[in-house]
Amino acid sequence: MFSKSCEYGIRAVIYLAANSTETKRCGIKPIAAKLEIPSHFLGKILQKLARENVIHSIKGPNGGFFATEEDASKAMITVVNVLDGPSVFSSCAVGLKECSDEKPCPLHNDIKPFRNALMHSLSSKSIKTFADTLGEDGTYLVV
Amino acid sequence: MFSKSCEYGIRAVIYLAANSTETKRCGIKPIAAKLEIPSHFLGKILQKLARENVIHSIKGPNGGFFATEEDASKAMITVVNVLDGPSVFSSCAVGLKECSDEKPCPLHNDIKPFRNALMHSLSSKSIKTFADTLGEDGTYLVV
DNA sequence: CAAATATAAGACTTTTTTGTCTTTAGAATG
DNA sequence: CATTCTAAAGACAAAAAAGTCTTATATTTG
Repeated sequence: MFSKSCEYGIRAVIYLAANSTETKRCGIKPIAAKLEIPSHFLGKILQKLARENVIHSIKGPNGGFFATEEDASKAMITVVNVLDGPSVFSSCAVGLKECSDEKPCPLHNDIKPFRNALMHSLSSKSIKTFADTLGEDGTYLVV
Repeated sequence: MFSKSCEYGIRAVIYLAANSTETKRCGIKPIAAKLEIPSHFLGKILQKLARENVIHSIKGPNGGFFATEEDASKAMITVVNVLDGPSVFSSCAVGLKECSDEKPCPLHNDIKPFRNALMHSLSSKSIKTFADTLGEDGTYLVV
């Protein structure tokens, strides 16, 4: 479904929404350790999200990554779009270049509603919404 | 969603259901040319499906791959299970090892119903069903 | 300003997936 | 039985994805 980068990114962003604020930042190493993600790899993912203004970061002592209120209120699909691109939800399931309602591939009508529904769900729910479902101890995100 | 192998396999199997019989076999090269798939790569995919008895093949002159009536009546999910494995529909969307109704990842409840619906659709519809939706000229499978 | 801290960035390696090529083996036909 | 046709199989190559490592850059603090 999603690439590893995207899986990691989604989890990390939810983590940031639950555990960081503009003044309380999270370093890569603690996040990576908690979520069991290779730290340098996660670094790149968060850097990309920061460049695209989905989250924020500050260098130096007491620096780190964080999600502002505004960041956390963004739709989860934003993260997917940055990391895997919008084609996850639109490209043909069997790889045809041309596949549409007018000229559908054999699976089109079976897959389209599923993908549309998921896309809608991730478009309507914010990152914060997902963070709010986490257990007290931050379970539901790890292992 | 699916791997390239699986995409190719699905298209080829539908093609065989529409264009082959026990006595009218299709060589790899014609199939690959029609569907615009690398022929040797497609060969391996069809060989795997034949080993798993999803389709059949015969060597020698006038040989080739084909789908019997029985083959074509199999559920489309069979092809996916052979080529990508059943985990496509069950593995956690954000990569957690443990993710279930009891201990769901944050996206679990959003993704599960749609994946189940898709899985059910591919389980209940036969390869032949998909083949029957093809245009006269075999469009809807190519490019 | 100097030292320490933490992200930014890019080179590099490994693994997986995808694709190619060559050889082998089985079946039909003259 | 020899030839020819076609799948089967495995070695090999290329590309993409995933992961690692090193150096640079910005920021805070003494």
